[in-house]
Amino acid sequence: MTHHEDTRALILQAALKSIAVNGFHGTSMSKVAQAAKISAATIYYYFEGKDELINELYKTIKANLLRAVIVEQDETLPLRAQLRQIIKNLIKYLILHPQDAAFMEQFDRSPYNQLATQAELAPAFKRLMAVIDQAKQEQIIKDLPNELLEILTMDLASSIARKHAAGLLNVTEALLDQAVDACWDAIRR
Amino acid sequence: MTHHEDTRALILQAALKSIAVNGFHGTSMSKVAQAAKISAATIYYYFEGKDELINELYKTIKANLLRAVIVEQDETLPLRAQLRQIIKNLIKYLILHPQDAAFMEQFDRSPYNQLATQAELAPAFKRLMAVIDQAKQEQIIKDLPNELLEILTMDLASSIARKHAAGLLNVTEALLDQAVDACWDAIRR
Amino acid sequence: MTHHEDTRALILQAALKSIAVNGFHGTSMSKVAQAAKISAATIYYYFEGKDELINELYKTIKANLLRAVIVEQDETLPLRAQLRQIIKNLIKYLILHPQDAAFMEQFDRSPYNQLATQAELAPAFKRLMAVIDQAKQEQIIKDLPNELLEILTMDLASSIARKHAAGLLNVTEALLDQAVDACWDAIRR
Amino acid sequence: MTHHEDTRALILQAALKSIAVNGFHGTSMSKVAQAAKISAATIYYYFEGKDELINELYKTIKANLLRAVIVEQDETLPLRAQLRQIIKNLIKYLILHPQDAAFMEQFDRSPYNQLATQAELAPAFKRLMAVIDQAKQEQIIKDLPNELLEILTMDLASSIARKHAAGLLNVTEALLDQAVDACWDAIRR
DNA sequence: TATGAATGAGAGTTCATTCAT
DNA sequence: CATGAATGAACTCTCATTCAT
Repeated sequence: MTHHEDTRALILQAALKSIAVNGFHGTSMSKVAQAAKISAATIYYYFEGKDELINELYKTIKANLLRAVIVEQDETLPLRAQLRQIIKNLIKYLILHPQDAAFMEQFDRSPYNQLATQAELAPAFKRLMAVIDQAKQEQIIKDLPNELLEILTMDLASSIARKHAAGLLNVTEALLDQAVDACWDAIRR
Repeated sequence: MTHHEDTRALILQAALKSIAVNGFHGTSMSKVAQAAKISAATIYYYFEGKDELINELYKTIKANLLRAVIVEQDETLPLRAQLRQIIKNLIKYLILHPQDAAFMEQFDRSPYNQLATQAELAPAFKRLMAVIDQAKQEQIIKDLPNELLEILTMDLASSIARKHAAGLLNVTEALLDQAVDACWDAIRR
Repeated sequence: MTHHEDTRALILQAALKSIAVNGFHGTSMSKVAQAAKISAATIYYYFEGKDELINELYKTIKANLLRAVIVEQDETLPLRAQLRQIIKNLIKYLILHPQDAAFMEQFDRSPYNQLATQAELAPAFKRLMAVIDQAKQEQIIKDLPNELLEILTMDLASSIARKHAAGLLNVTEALLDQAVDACWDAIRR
Repeated sequence: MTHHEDTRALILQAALKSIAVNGFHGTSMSKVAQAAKISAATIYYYFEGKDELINELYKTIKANLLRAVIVEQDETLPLRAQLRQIIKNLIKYLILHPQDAAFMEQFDRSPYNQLATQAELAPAFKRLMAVIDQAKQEQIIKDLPNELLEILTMDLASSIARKHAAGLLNVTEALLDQAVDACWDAIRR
């Protein structure tokens, strides 16, 4: 059982690493297998196929991200501070996990995205949404559609992490603050 | 000669259409050929291979975008108005050309991106940069690295267009203004 | 395991047969696969590609040849008799294995040859060279560069086998002796 | 007309050069055209197709060779001297024209060879054969089938030229004499 | 005489997937 | 649980050849 989980995690890890660098296209099942030091056939014991593997990977990564963003949150702080903290966590997490960022960006822009995966992320996601909805109600942030708010936070953070990983943008502590400011200015009332 | 250019354009068009929907992976040379109603071998008369085809496509699309964004600009307006106009143009163009938006987003996040394509876009790009640099000097916008400013404008616009095309965000005239406001708030002093 | 070796040998056999008749050019991987009654993809499980397949084939064939030429040799005979025996074995082997002969001739004259394959044939090759070197020292044969001696024996034998296979030269027992005589006269002191 | 002949010769020359280096397989019509600085389509004005081109090339090269071998011959010399001269000319010519040598060797061992080309070389060939037949009658050389004699002269010379061109055998003036001796010993009574 | 443009056929190769062991 | 062996389908790309101009 532990062994079982280990192997499964190993596969996901190897797939993530390869996809982040080589893309979906450049990541074959046999290369994933090689990287995980198992046989390609073994992957099919753990996953139905490449599509399922990638979708599982997405769910895992997204869940990790959401958890990390919310987990260190101080609920006693004023909403404004909480929201800035969330944005900051988001950027920091993606910079610390560039493979996750690269994977998610590719996934969101690929045909894989069209498969209905999103729903299953509910638990952690709801927590985040609650904060946002409350902030809207309290007129702390603009009354924009959630999808647009997501762009102004999540997508922005992703792009920052991508440029940082590519060496095009050096995200120092100072720049991180500037970036959070910019994000915040975009959504605040 | 005209004939020659026609075929080339036909191929680029067919490739764009397919890539926007099916991604790089799902777009084979033979499918492009079929869509363009030519033989697959013909593509190789116009392009060295898939990589060159995709890079040429990128250059074409990016050049079109930059031209469109700048072309309708009124240089007599105050910088602030000019910048807002540019951001609005950007979003509008990408919404009107969702295939271009989808292609560019994929390209930027794929290994293709690592080939040194960027340099050749200079002409139109410089015009845009001049406006931005001046705005920074006049302290109209924040003194942020250009790469971050690009994220806060170009990447944002891309994401908006993507969500709109996916039916997740309905960009009405009113929402367009809200989005421009948000962008502008993010970068303005 | 046995199964494994069988398939590999089957592929080599099919490739040899086709190359001998149709040349490298006329021998496609799919034709080899058809002849071996396997899928073309299977070849790639055993060989990296066409080049490796051909090089492996060369090594196998050359090793077989060298072994056959030396194996039946009576080391108690005088050197002169041993050498004549070797030459005779050479011609006989190539006439009995016309596909091997055809393959080797093509290989030696093709660009494949330039890849560094030769070194690996050492073991059997050294035995042969020892005999030749000794014969040179004992002044039984001319003091010519080994490469020239190879031409006067190996290449000659190849050509004889080729013409025989093509029906241009009928190598009877009598002619075989004449050919050995001619070879021997060419190299003897 | 002159122009016509020039272009034709240019094509043959380009084809020879490429085939000698890259083999039949590695020599495409378009590469030949490029090397000749003409359009690929133009080749088809001068030759029916690749096969005819290669066969014409063979005829041209073989005719040149035969002419060169015989042309400088002193018919007043004794037969023995004439024959040695012919062998020497053969080797020298092939060493001076390594592309011709490489081409002929490949041709003779390829499926192209099976097309009935040989007959057309008659004129120069007959002269050579006359000398050989007379030498056989006068019991100066062994009474071997002409095909075997060809091996012992032409094929040998080819192999020497090939190894020389490959840098495996350095044919100095001295070695040339040794090679002629060996050849001669092989065929003389 | 020469060629730009086009193509059907087929090359080598990779892939996701299967299944007996 | 794990895998060696196998494969059909599809991929990128090249080739010899054609033909209107």
